[in-house]
Amino acid sequence: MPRPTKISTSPPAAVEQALERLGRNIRTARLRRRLPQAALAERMGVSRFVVADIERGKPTTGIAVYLGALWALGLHGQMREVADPDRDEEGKTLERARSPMRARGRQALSDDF
Amino acid sequence: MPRPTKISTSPPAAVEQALERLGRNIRTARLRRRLPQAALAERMGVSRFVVADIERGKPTTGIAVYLGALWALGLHGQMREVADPDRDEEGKTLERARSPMRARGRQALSDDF
DNA sequence: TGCAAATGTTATTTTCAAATAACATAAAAG
DNA sequence: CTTTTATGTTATTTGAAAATAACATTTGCA
Repeated sequence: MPRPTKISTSPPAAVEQALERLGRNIRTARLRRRLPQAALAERMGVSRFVVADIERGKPTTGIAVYLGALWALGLHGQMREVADPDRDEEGKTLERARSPMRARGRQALSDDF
Repeated sequence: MPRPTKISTSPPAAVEQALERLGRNIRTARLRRRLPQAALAERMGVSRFVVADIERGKPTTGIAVYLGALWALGLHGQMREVADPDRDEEGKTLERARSPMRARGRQALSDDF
């Protein structure tokens, strides 16, 4: 299999929805700030087409481009909380006593995700 | 200018740091769940090298791959809050009265970001 | 309403993201 | 310590991400 991985060409519904919402949110933030796509793109150092892609939630676009848009809008601080270990209650429970540097042993604690 | 845009090859420090933190967080969550990189990769439908890239915070990797990792770890719900219009106080202030469907007029409300 | 600007669309080209493979290193468990 | 498994590293291949350009369409504002 070459390049565009399955998760990018046909992502799970939850991922697709998350992407579309993120794109809509970025567009809303841009419009509120009265910035044309081209102006935001210039701040980011990309072409306006990339901004259009972001706002549609294009899955294969690089994460730095998305984060760059958030940064250019002053909204990147909200990424700090994502996957924060302190907030990962599920993970804290699973990590009963010790946490090795490498994973080992039975994988598959639950397949129902 | 061809493909790997400036924001991906040399992102702003804030973006680079956000990416590295996200990668570390994903690794922590994976280890807590006792999942080898290859097992997480299989859930996502990618090779193990992509998981390794994610955990290093590689900027050019597609956003769907990152979101797929969060999804496979049960952590994608935290993306809902990112750039949420309800939380964008700056944006709500700027959107004084009306919000057009397209941006127009003076761009540059502040260049100091 | 009419004009100017913003956004959408399509086609083409270039460069690299990701797969594959093979081997090296490191760490966990018995 | 030994064995097994996880992870790192390098090289090669290939398909698509993003730039560019040219034109169509739509929307905001005077």
